Amino acid sequence: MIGLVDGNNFYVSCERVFNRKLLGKPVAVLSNNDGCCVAMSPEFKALGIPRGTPYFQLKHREKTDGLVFLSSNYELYGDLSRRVQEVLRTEVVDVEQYSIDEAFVYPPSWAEKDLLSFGRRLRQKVYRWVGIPCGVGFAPTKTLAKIANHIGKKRPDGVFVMPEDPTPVLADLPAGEVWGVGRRLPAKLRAERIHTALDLRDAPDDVLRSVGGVTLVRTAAELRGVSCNQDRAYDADPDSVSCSRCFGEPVTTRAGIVESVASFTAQAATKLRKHRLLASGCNVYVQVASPGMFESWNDIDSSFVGRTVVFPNPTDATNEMLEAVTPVAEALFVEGCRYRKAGVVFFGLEKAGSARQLDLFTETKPLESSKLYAAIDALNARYGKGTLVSASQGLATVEPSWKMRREHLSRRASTNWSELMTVR
DNA sequence: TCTGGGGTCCTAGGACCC
DNA sequence: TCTGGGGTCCTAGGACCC
Repeated sequence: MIGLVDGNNFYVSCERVFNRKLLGKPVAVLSNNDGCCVAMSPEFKALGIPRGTPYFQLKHREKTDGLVFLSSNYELYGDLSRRVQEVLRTEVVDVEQYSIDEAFVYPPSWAEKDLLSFGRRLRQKVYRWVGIPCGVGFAPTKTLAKIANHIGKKRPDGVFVMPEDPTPVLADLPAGEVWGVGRRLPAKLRAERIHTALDLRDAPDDVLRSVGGVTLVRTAAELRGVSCNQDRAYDADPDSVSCSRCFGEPVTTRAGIVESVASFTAQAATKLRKHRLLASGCNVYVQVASPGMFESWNDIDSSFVGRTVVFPNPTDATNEMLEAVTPVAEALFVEGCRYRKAGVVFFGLEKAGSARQLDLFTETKPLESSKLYAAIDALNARYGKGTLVSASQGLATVEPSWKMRREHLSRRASTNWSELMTVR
């Protein structure tokens, strides 16, 4: 059996650990740039506000309905996530982190006899040691465990074990709520008269294949109790690394575009070095703010402009990247345009220190900058992001106009000495 | 009218996840 | 006026190889 432990409205629960005044209130955590609601407390959901609702549409209800909004504090959530995993590992040898708030656990054989009690034990321990409420679900496959977890969250004890015959459970569940079925497939499935998870499980493979490809065939197999989920480890090296942001306000200057792209490049480079990866190239893009942007997907797609740069040699050195990326950012800027967003995507990643593919026609430089960047990364980790930056990222003394909005940020109470809780 | 068989690599687009 | 960010996998089609 596989168990899934999943933090309830994780970001909100993290905020509540250090701010008890939030308990019982309708609280939402906002996306970057204070854009829209990404995590909501049960009290907030009860008001019927859907996930993804823009903050500006709800702002006025802070006063009238007592809604509380918080900017996302990833440093806090990441640290509490790590602590939850640690607690799980004290009970289960085999813990597989799936996302910031979820982990699959493979219970020891002695626990199989009474998974309900075991699930309650896990949940209580996480709650007492870290303060995060979780739901727990057990089932033979990951897809079924996801369903069991959703049911568990609605139970008073937070735990659900999938019965040996899950048929009645699946008959009660719309197909669109199955893990791996997104928002596009349900319409296509309905055309094949597949409405519930049970219909999905019992549909013939050739129909499933034509509707949703091999991925949907696998999902159905999982519902039948056949494991065929092959996902990568949470901490595995990524295939690509990116960094992008919507601007706090539209950018209209070349310097603004160049500085922001330089800054995203530097951040992504730090991420690469953390994984000890080199990038062989990068895609630089900007998005133009156009009126009526949110009325059609086509408008959004056509508003992106980008170019690909291939580095002379695979690299993790910020200065080498900036040398290649900056001219591209300059070239992408068109006078008179208002820009909404910019970003970089690094691809062609390879492990640093592994055999390198050399270029026959250009001089290959040794990776001499690695010590310099190890020192810079260490300083920035210790004294905060932006302590030491490249000049092309802009002067730190001037608040850049493209900076993110984060007006309701809570403190980093578990990772930063200066932001600890104080006892009076 | 009629033109093999077996591959690789790359890219773009679509779908999904949290 | 104001709507996030960071990923993955699969497929089809094109270009190329012998």
